[in-house]
Amino acid sequence: MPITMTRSTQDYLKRIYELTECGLPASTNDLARELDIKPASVTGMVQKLAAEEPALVEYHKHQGVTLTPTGKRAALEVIRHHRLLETWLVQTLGYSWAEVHEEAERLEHVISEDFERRIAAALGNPTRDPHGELIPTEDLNMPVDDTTPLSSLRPNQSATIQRVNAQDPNLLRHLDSLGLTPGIQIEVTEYSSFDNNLTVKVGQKANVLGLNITTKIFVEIK
Amino acid sequence: MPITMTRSTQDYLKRIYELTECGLPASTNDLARELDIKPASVTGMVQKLAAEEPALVEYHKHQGVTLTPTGKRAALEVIRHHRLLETWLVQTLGYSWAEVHEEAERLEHVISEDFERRIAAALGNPTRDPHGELIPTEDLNMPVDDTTPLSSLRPNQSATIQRVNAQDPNLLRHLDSLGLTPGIQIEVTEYSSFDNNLTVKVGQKANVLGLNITTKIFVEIK
DNA sequence: CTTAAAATTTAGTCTTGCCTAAATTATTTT
DNA sequence: AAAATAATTTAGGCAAGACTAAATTTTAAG
Ligand SMILES: [Mn+2]
Ligand SMILES: [Mn+2]
Ligand SMILES: [Mn+2]
Ligand SMILES: [Mn+2]
Repeated sequence: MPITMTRSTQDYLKRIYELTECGLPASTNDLARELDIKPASVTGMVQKLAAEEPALVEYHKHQGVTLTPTGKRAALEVIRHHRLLETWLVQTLGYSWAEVHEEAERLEHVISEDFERRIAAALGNPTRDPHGELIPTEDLNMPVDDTTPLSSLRPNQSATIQRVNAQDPNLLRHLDSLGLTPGIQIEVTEYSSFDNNLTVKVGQKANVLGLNITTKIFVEIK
Repeated sequence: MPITMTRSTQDYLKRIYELTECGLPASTNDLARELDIKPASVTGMVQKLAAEEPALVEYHKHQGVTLTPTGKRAALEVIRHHRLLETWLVQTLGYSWAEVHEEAERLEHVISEDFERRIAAALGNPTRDPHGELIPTEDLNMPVDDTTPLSSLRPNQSATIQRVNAQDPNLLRHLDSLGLTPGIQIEVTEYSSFDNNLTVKVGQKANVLGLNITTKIFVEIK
C-alpha cells in the first residue's frame, strides 16, 4: 500500500502542519475554514488519512488531528516546494510578493524533485522565501524560528522585521506601501491598551497598526 | 454553462489536435493509445466533449473526432504552455531536450496566463521550442510549418534540420549524441529502397538511419 | 445540573474520469 | 456474400473527493 499523494492530500497535510505549529491539534472546523471545504468533508478525509498505511495523521474523534512523522515529512515537502517556488518566481520572473502565493499554490503539487533541486541550486539554496518564511531544508527539517510577533512589542522597543505571515494580496500590497517588509528596521513608539494598536516608526514615517496586522508581522528584537 | 477545463480535458484536446494535424479525424483507438487510456473510456469522454456547450469537438460514431474552433483554441493554449515551458526549462534551468517533456507535461495545466506572458517575455517571445517545434502565438494561431520529413529526401539532397517530433528521452539522447539537432546541416548520401534506410552525413560523420528516425526529423531542403 | 449553542460526525448523494466485459458496427479475407 | 477480425460503443462499476441534511457529542450558559 504505497501512499497516494494527491493534490488534495498534500493540501490537507500542509494546512494541518500550519495549524498545529502552535503545538495543539487542528480542529475539523479550522481545517475546513483554511481549506475552504465543508467540515463534513474534512472529517471524511481526515479519517482516510489516518487509515492510510502508514498513517499520515493521528486522529481522535472530536479531539482534532495531528501529523505523524510520515505526514509531517510529506507536509514539509510541499511547503519546501511552495516557498522555493515563491522565491524563484520573484527572483527570476519579477513577481511581487503579493502575487506569488496563488501561482505557487498550484505549482507546488506538480514539480519534480529534480525541478526542486534545480531551482534551489539556481537560487543558492535560500533559507527564506519572499515573505521571510523559513524554507524547509532538502532533508525536510524546518529550521527553528526565533522571531517574536510585532504585537507583543511595547514603546521604545526596536526590532528588525523577519517575516510576514500573510497571503492576502491586498494586505501584502498595503504592507509594501508602508515599507513593512523583511529586513526593515522599526521602532514602536506608542501602544494603546484599549484596541491594542501599536504606533510603529519605519524610517521617518509612523503608522498606527491594529492587531490584524501586528500579529502577522514577526520581528527580531534588537 | 462555462466550459470545464480540467487536466483531462486539456490532454484530450491536445492529443486530438496532434492526431488531426494531418487533416483526418482522430480515431478512438489512436487517441486511446496516445493518452494511455482504454478505448471505452475515450469514447465516453469524447461524447462528453461533444456535448459541452459550446462543443469542444465534433464527433460522429465510428467516424472519429475533430476539434471545433473552441476546442482548437483550447488545444493551442495548452500546446503554447507546453512549448514555452520546455523552452524556458532548457534556457533557465539547464534541462536537456530529453528531460523537458515530462516536466512540461505536468506544468502546462497549472500555470496562469500571467505566468505564460512572463516566460514568453523573458525568453523574447520565441517561435520554436527546444525540439524546433513551432510555438502557437499569443493570440493562439499556429504558424505554418513548411518542413519536409527527412525520410522523403534522396541521395545528393542537402538540408537543415528544423524540428524533431519526438518525446522519447532515449531517442532524443541518441539523436543528440549523433549531432542531429535543430539548425544542423545534413546531406543524404545513400538510400536503400529495401528498408528505406538513409545514410545521412552530419559534418564528417555518416549515419545510417531507419524510418523510425527519419520520419521524426523534419528539415528544410537547401 | 440542565439546557441551549456550537462543533463534529454519520449517512446518503453527486460528479469526474477511469475500468472491464459484453454487444455492436465496420473492415477484411476467403 | 459470408465469415472472421478489428474497431468502437454500451452497460455496469468503482474510487476519489466533494456536498447536504440529519444525528450526535462537546462546550457554554443559566
Ligand atoms: Mn495547493
Ligand atoms: Mn510565502
Ligand atoms: Mn498533460
Ligand atoms: Mn517539445
